[in-house]
Amino acid sequence: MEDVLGNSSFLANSFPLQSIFDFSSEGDKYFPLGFMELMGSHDFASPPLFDISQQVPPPFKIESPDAFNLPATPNSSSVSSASSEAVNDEPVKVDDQQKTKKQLKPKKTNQKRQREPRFAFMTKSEVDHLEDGYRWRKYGQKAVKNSTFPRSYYRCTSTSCNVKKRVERSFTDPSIVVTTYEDQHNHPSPLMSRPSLGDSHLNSGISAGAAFGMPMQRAQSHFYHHQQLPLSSTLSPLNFGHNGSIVGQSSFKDHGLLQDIIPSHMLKDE
DNA sequence: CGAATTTGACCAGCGC
DNA sequence: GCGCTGGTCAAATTCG
Repeated sequence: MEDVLGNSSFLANSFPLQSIFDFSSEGDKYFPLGFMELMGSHDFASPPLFDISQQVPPPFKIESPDAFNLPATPNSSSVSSASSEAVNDEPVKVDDQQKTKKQLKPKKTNQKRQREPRFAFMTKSEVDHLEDGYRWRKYGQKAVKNSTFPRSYYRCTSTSCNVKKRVERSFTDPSIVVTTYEDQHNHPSPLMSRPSLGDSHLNSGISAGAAFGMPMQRAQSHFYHHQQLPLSSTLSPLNFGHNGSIVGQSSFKDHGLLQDIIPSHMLKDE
């Protein structure tokens, strides 16, 4: 198993990157939606929120495959990526699914699993479940192949919202949490609706995180060292260090996870 | 007591 | 066709 570390061919094959980002096809269908649209946060995000301490830069919108080869803005220490599959017109309604399954266990027979638009974040954090402004209910946990850490499955607790997310730790760097969001929220963040959270900067931080659906840590854990890492080609050693941290670079070079996530052809462009 | 989490079982997709 | 793996369900348990 050790020999696979740093072996790009293994990484490319073993990590389901394509299933997460789907960079590889469909021409100009790349990311037809902006980040906030995809995260369902269109109604409550405002540009000033992007300023929060440079930890949560504006979402970058990828409009073409070439975008991956462009240098990121110097402030990009945290970027998201989206799959191009936001065009599932009619995702199967979870409610219907659950209804049919409640009868017994002849389940999942009448519909195929459909892939949803997904975003993945890497966050350097000591806590698994990062606060992102929404409330989540854990509905499963699975041991993952090639990882000693289990993957947790969460679902948005809002009844009409079927956003899901997966949380797992990088097995090469346990301090990094990989959070994958699936689908988009159709409701405001419950945390944002709270009129006062005390510190205004704190409040804005949570708001921004909620707006993007990005994992944020709660007030009481703000002292934890954490940093979000982009899961896109804009992750380059050039993009790190502006805030004194080279977490991204370190994991990029020394560990396999980001290489897992970044298609190999991107790495070649380095 | 209701909500959230845990966990074993089940199912579907995929590769061989 | 079979086995492996990821994803989900749902009963049991824990928590607030």
